[in-house]
Amino acid sequence: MSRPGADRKHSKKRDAILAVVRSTVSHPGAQWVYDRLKSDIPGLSLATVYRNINLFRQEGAVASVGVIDGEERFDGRVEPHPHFVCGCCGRVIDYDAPELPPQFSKVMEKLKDVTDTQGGFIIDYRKTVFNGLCAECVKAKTTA
Amino acid sequence: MSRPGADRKHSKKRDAILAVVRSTVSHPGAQWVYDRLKSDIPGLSLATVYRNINLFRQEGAVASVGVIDGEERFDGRVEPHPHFVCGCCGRVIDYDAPELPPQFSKVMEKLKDVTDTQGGFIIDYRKTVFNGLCAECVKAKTTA
DNA sequence: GTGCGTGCAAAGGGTTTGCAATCAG
DNA sequence: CTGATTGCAAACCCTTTGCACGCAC
Repeated sequence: MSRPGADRKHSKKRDAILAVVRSTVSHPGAQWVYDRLKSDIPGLSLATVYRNINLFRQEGAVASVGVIDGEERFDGRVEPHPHFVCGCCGRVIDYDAPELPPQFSKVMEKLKDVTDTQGGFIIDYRKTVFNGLCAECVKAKTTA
Repeated sequence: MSRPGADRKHSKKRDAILAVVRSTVSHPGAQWVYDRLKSDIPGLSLATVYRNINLFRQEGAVASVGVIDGEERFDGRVEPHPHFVCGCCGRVIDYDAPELPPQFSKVMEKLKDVTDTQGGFIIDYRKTVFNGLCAECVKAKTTA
């Protein structure tokens, strides 16, 4: 079969891993997923988390948000969309998250459905990553 | 002294490493810098490249563009500015590079000097990273 | 001479993989 | 039974670090 996942058997661990990635907007890394599951699934191995997340990525069930502080971060929300990344704490926030300032969200809205094709390039504005400092880190730096 | 680099001695290797990072718009990784120098400086060690690049980053002489395909990439152009990253070949292109399509540059221009401070967040549009496919990778995929 | 700078090799941290045991169909 | 799935530990890759030597001042 050419369809991805055609010759695949069911696995409770696989289901659980996907469920955890999808259960949060925190854009977790593999270790976070593992930590969240290991109390419920005692025999779980970190390698299994990696293997399954890679499967999900290949078939498009999860997306990578990139490497932050040395760790690859994933997203269970797979339609392309912009992200904000805090350069201090590494937090990853969706473009439409309520905690982001309204002016920022407006800029994001303009980009979120645009895919540009010009001069031979394909530029997907929906995969834009903005950088800065989240409110908590700004507060922490001001207080300190 | 509190000034960075106050108690530092001169080093030809250090000078050479900084010169290489500044000599290119390719946003190189440490290995690339090392490869480019090892023929001219036979005794050079990759560790020295890493150590000095980290020094430069601390004092703001070079900037990190992030991790692409597992390798950290650096930029000798340190004023904050947007980048385009090709998701296929990992190429990193400055927002104002001539090979990028004009429409893209226009979007970039709107963002490049804006630093937003609202709702406690600090969002630096000048550090935006756009994603897509460069012209060569688009061509390669079409031909294949 | 003092102590920063460097090469080398080992150690680190995140991720992948080989292998034998296990589980789903 | 057959082959996919997994745990474990080793392997990998990029990056950092400990140590002794060498170079700048």
